[in-house]
Order: sequence, then structure tokens, then C-alpha cells
Amino acid sequence: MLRTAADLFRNQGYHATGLNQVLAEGGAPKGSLYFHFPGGKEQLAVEAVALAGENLRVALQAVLESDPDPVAALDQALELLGANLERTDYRGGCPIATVALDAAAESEPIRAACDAAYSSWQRLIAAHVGDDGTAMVVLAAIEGALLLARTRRDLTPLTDVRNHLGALLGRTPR
Amino acid sequence: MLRTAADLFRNQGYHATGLNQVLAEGGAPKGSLYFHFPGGKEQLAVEAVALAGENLRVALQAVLESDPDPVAALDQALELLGANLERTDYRGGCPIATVALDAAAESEPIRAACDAAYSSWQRLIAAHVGDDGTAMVVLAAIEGALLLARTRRDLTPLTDVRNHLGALLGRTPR
DNA sequence: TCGGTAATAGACCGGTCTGTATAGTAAAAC
DNA sequence: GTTTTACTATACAGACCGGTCTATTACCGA
Repeated sequence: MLRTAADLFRNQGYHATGLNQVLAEGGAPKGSLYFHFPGGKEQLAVEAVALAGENLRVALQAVLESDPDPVAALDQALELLGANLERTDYRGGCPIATVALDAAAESEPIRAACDAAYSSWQRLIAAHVGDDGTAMVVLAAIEGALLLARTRRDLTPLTDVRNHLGALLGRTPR
Repeated sequence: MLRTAADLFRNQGYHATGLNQVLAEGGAPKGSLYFHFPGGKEQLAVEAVALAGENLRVALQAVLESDPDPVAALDQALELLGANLERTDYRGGCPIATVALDAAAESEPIRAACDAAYSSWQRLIAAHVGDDGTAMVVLAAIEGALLLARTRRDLTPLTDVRNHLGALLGRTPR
């Protein structure tokens, strides 16, 4: 159920996703939801965000450790994100951003969960590029590229960021 | 009415904003809305996005033209965006992103409106940095920084991007 | 003064939302 | 074998959703 909720939140956002839809898609009745998540929709979102954030963190870590060169590793991560976006008809972007933008303002627990996910990604990137500020910029560029690619329905924002990773990480360009 | 709708969409997103709320805050009855916007909520969102996009484009253009050095000009733009974010209790980020993420998937007209706004910004930036790809990366970094800053409720993502503008635009760093 | 139009005002509709209450079931505990 | 616990299943409640309808007011040229 958490997995289907995370998927739906990612694709449609918090308010656009009804509990009935989560239940129908997950094949569970309503009573079960409120037994396992007495906090209701808010708790469901918090845990779904945490789950999605951890999943992506693990995947990102695997990619980053697969290549000692952070530029090459991040390039590969962006390629994977792009492939996923394409595969889901440009719906599966960042699993956190959608919820962050339309629920974080009204629910402090949800905001904190999104913040925690982003921070864990940033720390991970920082560990490989060596600098917190640079890691933040890289993360911002990735998040922005996902947003733009999703809106444009094409991958050029992601490839553009890939092409500029070197400059971003302080390599002498070209 | 368009202005209040744009504000609410920006702060809360598409689905979280009820028409009743728009009407109450704008002081108009429901009949008027459907007289001026027979397309209903969707049309309202399209026009609100277009309005907000054009407003920001004009503001951005003014800033970019105020300084011949694109790095300095973009730095100033980011400072303004940050000030605005702070002033609105970290609610007033990108006026397009919120709607783009939770309505673009289900409404093609809304998606197209968001796309148009982003494209107009990108073209504007490209005219000052001289390269489409670089402009896209700058825009992505700004959008991502706004998203992260809003979620974290602090301005470091924006300042981090400001500090890396030089590297992003191909200047030899430091 | 008189139509006629532009726009407002708000009641109202079916549907859906989140959340609750209650009934039922399956398996473990004793 | 009965009781307790853990969980499922469904019906239902109240609020609110976007959208439609009719009535009414403001305005304007003739």
C-alpha cells in the first residue's frame, strides 16, 4: 500500500490523489488503511515520502559508488532518471517534488519528511563531490531539470545538465 | 481575480486551491467566474499561469538588462527571488512549478501554458548567456533551488547557486 | 423612459473527499 | 473450546468539490 501510495503521489501530487484511488489500486479496504495509518492521509504521505526518498538514496549511492569519477557517475544517474521519465510517459519525475510543492506548505510533518529526503541526497552527493555547496547546486540542477523535462515532455533539460556537469564541478571546461 | 488565483495556485497548487477560496479571497460570486471563464477552473489556471509567467519574464528581463555581465545580473535576480521567498514565509517560490507538477499531467492546456512560460524564460536567459544549453541549466538550477529552499525553509540553496553562477557560465572559477 | 445587454449574485446539484463506526473473520493464547 | 487479539470489510457521515441554473442588478444607447 505504501508503494502504490508513493507511486500515485509522485505522479499526481498529494491533493490530486484520493484515498479511494490508493485503496482501489492497492486492493485494500478503507478500514485497513486507518488501522495501519491512524494518522490518515498525512501519515501515509509522510511514510510514502520517506520510503521513496530512501529508495532513491540507495539507488543513487549505488550509481555514485560505481564510478570513482563523480562527473561520470552523476552523468549515469541523470541518464537513469531520464530513462525512467521516458518510460513513465513523463510522469515519474522526482518522487518528492510533487508532494513537497503541494503539501509541504500546509503540513509540517510532510515538509519535514521531504526536507529529510532532500538532505540525505545532498549529503550523499557532497560525499562524492567533496563540497556541500556544490552538492546543493548539483541537486538543484537535477531537480530543476526533472521539473522542466516533465513539463516540456522531452529530455533536453536533463541532457543539458549532463553536458554541464563538468563545468559545475569545477573542471576546466572543454 | 486572475491575480488572486495566480497567488493561490502558486502557494497551494492546483488541486489544493478551491474555486470557493479564489472567489472568497477575490470577493466575487461564482456566477461571475463562469461568465468570464466559461472553461472553469482549467481555463482559470491556464490564464493565471500565463499571467504569472509573463510577469516574471518582464521582471527578469529588467534585471538582466540592468547589468551587462550576465553573472552579476543573474546573481541579482536570485537575490530578488530569495527576498520574495523570505517575505512570503517560504511560500512564494516559482509560480509555475506548483501548478506544473500537480496539474500538467492531467490537463494538456495547463501543461502547454507552463511549458510556454518556462520556454520564454529560457529564451530570455539564452539571449544573455549566449547558449541555449547553458540557459537551460541555469534555469534548472534556479527552479531546483527555489524548490529546495521552499522545502528547507532557508535560503542556502539559492545562495549556493549564486556562488556557482560563475562556474556554470564557464568562467574560470575563482 | 425604455428595452436590451453585460455582469453579478447566490442558491442548488450530483459527486467525491477524508474520516469514523460497526460488523465480521482468522488465528493465536490459554 | 472459548476468549482475545489483529486485522479486514463495508456502510455511512459531514464537508466540500467543480459546475449549472435562474434571478437580479447595473449600465447604455435610442
